[in-house]
Amino acid sequence: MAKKVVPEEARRRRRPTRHGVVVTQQLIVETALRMLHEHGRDGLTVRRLGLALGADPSTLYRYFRGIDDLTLAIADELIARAMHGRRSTGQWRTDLREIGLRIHAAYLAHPEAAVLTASRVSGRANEIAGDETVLGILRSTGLPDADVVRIYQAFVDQALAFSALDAASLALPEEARAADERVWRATYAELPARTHPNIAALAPLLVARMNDSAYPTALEMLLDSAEASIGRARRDTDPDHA
Amino acid sequence: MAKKVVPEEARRRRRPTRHGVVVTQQLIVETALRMLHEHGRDGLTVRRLGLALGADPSTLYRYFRGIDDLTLAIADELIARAMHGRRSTGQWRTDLREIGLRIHAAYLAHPEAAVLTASRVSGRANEIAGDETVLGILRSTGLPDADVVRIYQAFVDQALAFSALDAASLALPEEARAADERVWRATYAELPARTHPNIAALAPLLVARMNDSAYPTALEMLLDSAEASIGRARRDTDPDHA
DNA sequence: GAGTAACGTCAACGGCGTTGGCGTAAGGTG
DNA sequence: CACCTTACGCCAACGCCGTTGACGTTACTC
Repeated sequence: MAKKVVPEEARRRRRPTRHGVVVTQQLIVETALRMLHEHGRDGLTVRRLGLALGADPSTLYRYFRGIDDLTLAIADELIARAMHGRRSTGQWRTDLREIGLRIHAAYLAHPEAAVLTASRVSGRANEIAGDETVLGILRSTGLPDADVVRIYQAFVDQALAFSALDAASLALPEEARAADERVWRATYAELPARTHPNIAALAPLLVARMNDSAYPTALEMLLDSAEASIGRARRDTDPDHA
Repeated sequence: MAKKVVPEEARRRRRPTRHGVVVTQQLIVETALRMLHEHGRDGLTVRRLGLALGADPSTLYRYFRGIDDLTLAIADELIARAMHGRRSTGQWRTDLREIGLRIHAAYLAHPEAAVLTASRVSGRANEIAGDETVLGILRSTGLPDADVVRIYQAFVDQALAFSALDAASLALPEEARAADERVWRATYAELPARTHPNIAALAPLLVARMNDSAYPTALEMLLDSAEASIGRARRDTDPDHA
């Protein structure tokens, strides 16, 4: 059977399935995203995908080498959605902030897919374009190359890491998520001050924040540190700047 | 069959299996960690676990309610190992740095297990103790409560987020990991300066760093920002501090 | 209109997590 | 030491899963 998948642009025939659907890679990716939403993180199976497409499960293997290949295609789609429509303001801090928050938002819009893909390297066009953009923004600040690369890596990995972590919480099965939240709330609200004085003292603040992502805070702290580095770099090369 | 699992401390009989092994929860957890190491992230299966234990696969269900219950037990074990043996120096920045790096190291020591567990909330003793410790360190700096909670959340979530992200890369099946690395190296080494000037200019630096975790950098940047906040707080309450 | 091969379908394989039933032997009790 | 209870290990089975080889139809090319 399919030793090799025919590339999308080389396809000549589009025979409809017995249910009348004309299959494409894009249709499969979109259907997979919808199934992940509807059935949870373990809800994407080849058999169910075939059912949702109105096609035999083995049809998938005419379009992707396997589940892993489909996963990478989904990752590419998420990155594309994250970067779509972005505009530059020319201010490095504003632009980096927006890119970080856009990545985070795009992944959280599809948490089950984000869990599957956040740690993968697609190496495709959208990913590379994003890296080029971030590097360009950082270079425009006048930072030395070594600092540019250091901060770039921290920025990108921080965005992906928080996206994956926050997505994982959202993607838990509802019962598990509710149980986790119950445990968390009970834990922090009821620990006695005698054994856990710090948690007890801050419990109201902790509980109030527990459903908010820490990413905006962590991102701003990273940008604080970058700004300090940029200030140092400018003083080094331009002493009049004071 | 087993509607309910007998708690470990209530067990009365310890009948050896036909291969002479006496099963315990701890033995199962340790065996599961070993299997994850040996067979990769998908290598932990009930049937293989039974084989490794010298017991029938269904024996697992005498000790755990299912695979998910075993997963939480593994999570608990990882947290215990992360915090074991830590000592305080009394210097907030040194202590927070060590805690962050310890969590990261403990998870990366068992990347396949880390992937399964990093996003779960155990609510058990070791997790709570760690939170209490971090809050105590931040409160000792004199920061206002709101800043303590804000920075605490960013610190803890960043440690877990990077641990999960870095673990996921390490835990990829060898072929996928090699493919990802090949893609990455080829991408950054061979992009023409005409279309991607920033990547082309920094390619050697990028490739040199690509196998290193960005977590130490991101952690230090977070601590930079925290230190600036602490300095501001002290100037506000103690103007002589200058 | 004939030939070719792309592609949808079918059936099957070996795995998986999980469960109900059963026998056995370990432990408490006298 | 003998009995009884029942925890616990084992077996067989169920319904899933991803993947593959063979096959026939049908959309294209010429």
